[in-house]
Parts: sequence; structure tokens; C-alpha cells
Amino acid sequence: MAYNGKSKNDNSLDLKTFLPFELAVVANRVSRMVGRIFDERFGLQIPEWRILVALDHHGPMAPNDISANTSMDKARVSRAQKRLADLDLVDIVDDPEDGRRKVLKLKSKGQKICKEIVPEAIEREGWLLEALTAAEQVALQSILAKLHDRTEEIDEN
Amino acid sequence: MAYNGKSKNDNSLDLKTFLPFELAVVANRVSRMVGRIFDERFGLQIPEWRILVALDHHGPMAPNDISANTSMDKARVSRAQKRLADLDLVDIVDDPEDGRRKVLKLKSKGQKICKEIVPEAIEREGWLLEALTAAEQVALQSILAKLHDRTEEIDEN
DNA sequence: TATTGTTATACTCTATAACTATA
DNA sequence: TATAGTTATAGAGTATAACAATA
Repeated sequence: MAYNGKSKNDNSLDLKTFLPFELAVVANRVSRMVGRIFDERFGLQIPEWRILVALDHHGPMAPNDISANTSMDKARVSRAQKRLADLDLVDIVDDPEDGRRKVLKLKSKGQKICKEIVPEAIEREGWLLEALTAAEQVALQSILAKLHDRTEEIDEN
Repeated sequence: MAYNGKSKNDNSLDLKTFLPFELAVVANRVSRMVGRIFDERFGLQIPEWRILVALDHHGPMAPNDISANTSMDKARVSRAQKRLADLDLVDIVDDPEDGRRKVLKLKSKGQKICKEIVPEAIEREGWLLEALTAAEQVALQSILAKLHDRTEEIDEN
């Protein structure tokens, strides 16, 4: 028996139990819920806070590394980092060892925002997870990692 | 201990283990993977095939009902159904009982496409699910339903 | 030639709201 | 007034590719 009990004779598809559909719907809702915090409180959009959080966690990085760490393509990163620099939240400096590269560093203003925003993000995540049992929370983490790997073969991002 | 072992003293956030981020990344990848079938083979985009599949499963519906069933707003449904009508895949007829309403019905060409496309979609879903254990497959279904409900309070869609 | 990063393009999605026709 | 559906608009996401500078 398949995922949701679809039988071979059931030749129509109920979107409600179709994983790619449900995943998209839930992810969109969650994304909007979390994105709202950053937008309302700091005027930051998702690409921007992804970069902030990545810099906060990993330290200074080149746009290329940010791209790899945030699942955003280099064009998106480039535009977002420019907005962050305009807001004085990050510094963009040339890499002395490779003239093509740049390195992004959090400025103190950016660090301050992270200090404020990260706990809120984790709190929202926690609110979501309250809907799940402890076992489901553990399962979800491993499920997402497996689906992440499974789709790796498809394309980068 | 929280979801992924975050401790209270860990004041930075690793995106890789942040549910809203991972969910978005995985959902996007899955969505692209499945969307590619419809796009390459039939030139259909996600809003279009969501409508086709919904009509195929539930029978004729008004745009409003389609909106509710596919998690798309009425504007998006309106544009997509027009494209489907242009492609001769659906009929849009006036509801004789309510002059404001319309009813969408699959035409034979649309039914044919569904017959061809649904098994492929289910096959791709199956390929994804192969990455999970049987227990995880069951858990995932219930987890998504719970997260769906949990985010219901946020807004409609 | 290949790579890093920026910029341009075109198309889609998203959200909102104005608008019409009917109830 | 409220509802069903259409249409317009603006902002953001997505994909692609052209481009400049450096390796």
C-alpha cells in the first residue's frame, strides 16, 4: 500500500494527500508566518534575513558560500546583500587573496538585529512544533533531511 | 531539548536545522521536480494542473470551490482556468441557479491528459517516498496534516 | 578558459484592491 | 450590502543569460 492508501484502481488523485502539494501548501504557510516577523519588525525580507542568520552562525562568508548555505542563487544573494549593505547591516569587503571574491561580514547593527530576531524565530518554530508529538518532531527532522538528499540529484539549490 | 537539539545557550541559528527553512527548500525542490513533468510534457503550469486534477477527482466545480480545494486565491484560479479553456481542456459554463457562479467541467481532452499525467505524478511521489521508511511515510502524512491545521489560524489558503 | 560576482531580462507568483454583475 | 468572478497593479520570486573583472 502506498503512502496514503492510494490503491492501484484509484485513478484520480486527491491533492490533499498528494505529498508534493501538501508540502508546498504547508511550507508556504509556514514561510509567510515566519517571514512576517522579519518584515514587520525590521523591514527585512526572506533573502535578507537568511543572509544575516547565515553570517551570524558561520561567520564572514563570500557570496558564493552564502549561496550554497542559503539555497539561493547568486543573483538573489547579490541583490539581497546590496540591500543589507545599504541598511548598514553588513560590510562587503574585497578578498585580498582573490580579486574576484568578496567577503561579507555582519556589522554591529546586523548582529544586534540577529540577537533580537533569532530567539523570536526559534519561538515561532517552537509554536509550530507544539502541534507535533516528540516522536514526530524527531521524525520530521530526519524526513526532511532524507527528502533533501533525495532531491539533490535533481538540481542544485 | 528542542526539535534539533538547540540548547538555550546556542544563540545563533543554523538554517539547516531550522524547520521553516528546510521545509521551504525541500518543498521548492519537490515542487520543481513534479512541475517539470507537466510543463515539459503538456506545457501546463502548477496552477493549471492543480485545477485539472481537482476537477478530475471531485467532478465539476465553481472557481470558488476550486480555490478552496487547491489553496490558490481566486485571481490565480481565474487566470489559470482561462488558459485551460483556451487549450480546450475545460468547459466554463454559467450556473443556471446563480447568475454569478460558473461551473468548470473537464473536457475529454482534459480527462485524457489527467489519465496520462496522474500516474506519472504518483510515480514521482513514489520515487520520493522510497527515501523514507514505511513508518516515516506514515508519520509524514500525519505531520503535514497537523502543521496544516496549526497554520490554519494564521490565514486562509 | 573558467570562475566570481553584478546586472538585465522575462515570466511567474503574491497580495491587494478596483470593478462587474448578480443576489 | 454581500458575494462570485474578472481584471489591474505592484512587488517579489525564479530562471537564464549576458557581462566585467580576475584567475
